[in-house]
Amino acid sequence: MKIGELSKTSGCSVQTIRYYEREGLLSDPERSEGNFRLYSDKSLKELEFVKHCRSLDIPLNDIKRLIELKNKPEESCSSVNKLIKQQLDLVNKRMKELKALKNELQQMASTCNSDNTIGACGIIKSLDS
Amino acid sequence: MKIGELSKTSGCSVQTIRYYEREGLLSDPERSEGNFRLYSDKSLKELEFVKHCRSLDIPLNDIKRLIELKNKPEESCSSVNKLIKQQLDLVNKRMKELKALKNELQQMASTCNSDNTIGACGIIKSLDS
DNA sequence: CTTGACTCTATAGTTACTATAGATTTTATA
DNA sequence: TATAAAATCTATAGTAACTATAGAGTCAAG
Ligand SMILES: [Zn+2]
Ligand SMILES: [Zn+2]
Ligand SMILES: [Zn+2]
Ligand SMILES: [Zn+2]
Repeated sequence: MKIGELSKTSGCSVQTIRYYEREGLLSDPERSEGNFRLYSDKSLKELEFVKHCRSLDIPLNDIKRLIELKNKPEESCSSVNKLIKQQLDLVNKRMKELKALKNELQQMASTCNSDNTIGACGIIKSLDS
Repeated sequence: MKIGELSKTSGCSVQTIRYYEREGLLSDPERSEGNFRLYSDKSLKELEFVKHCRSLDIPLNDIKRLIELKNKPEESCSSVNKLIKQQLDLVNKRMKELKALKNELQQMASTCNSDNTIGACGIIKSLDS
């Protein structure tokens, strides 16, 4: 299949597919006589692996490492474990941050009933302190 | 005070201060004879307003709008309200996403005890499906 | 044989910074 | 006072993960 079809099947934009290829996350596809990229089902699986990782917010560099590891089935998977745990730590950290943000935003929102003037707005007052 | 002192007092890096100025979030400071930026306490307050907004993850463009609004104390604050509520929605949305990520990452992590080979690693298997 | 859809590469834009390079100014030391 | 070190200046490039062009080439249908 050509890139447009892979794009539709995968739900990944054409530019993103080409971008992933440039970044070395997808193996270089065959080319047609007219230089069009030609993909197989294997290509689709590669792309879906990347998408799955991205859906977990794993950075492209780490995905690259995961792909390399995937190709060495005999090695220990401890680095895979470590990577996922780091990602989990990061997610937990960000969740904590967001909770704090949420609290402050909610409290701020509650200080204003929206029919004030800006001079009397509790939100602006909070932000100013 | 010069930019270095403002940087220390505010906890904002020198480059970031200059960047905020370029982006129109801080008013242009006075200049010394030798063209060094000279700041007042008012400048510090401006910068702290920006920092407070940034700590709530409000994008620079929205902060710019908030500053403009702040300078029109007689107008209605409904747009301020709207902006904060949008930010709150965004935070809530992101929190939901992160919860889902966390769940999947945790489940994945639980499928591997870290002393597998990659070929037998539950994490890689999950990512592959 | 031309139109339109698709694809190609290369390049620039996005966000909020951070990090240089190379020049100039100021401050501290000898 | 001479000089060295620290601070500042502008301009430019890099970061992450895309997205969006521009301009040219390819391919299928009418
Ligand atoms: Zn999944
Ligand atoms: Zn208000
Ligand atoms: Zn606050
Ligand atoms: Zn494992």
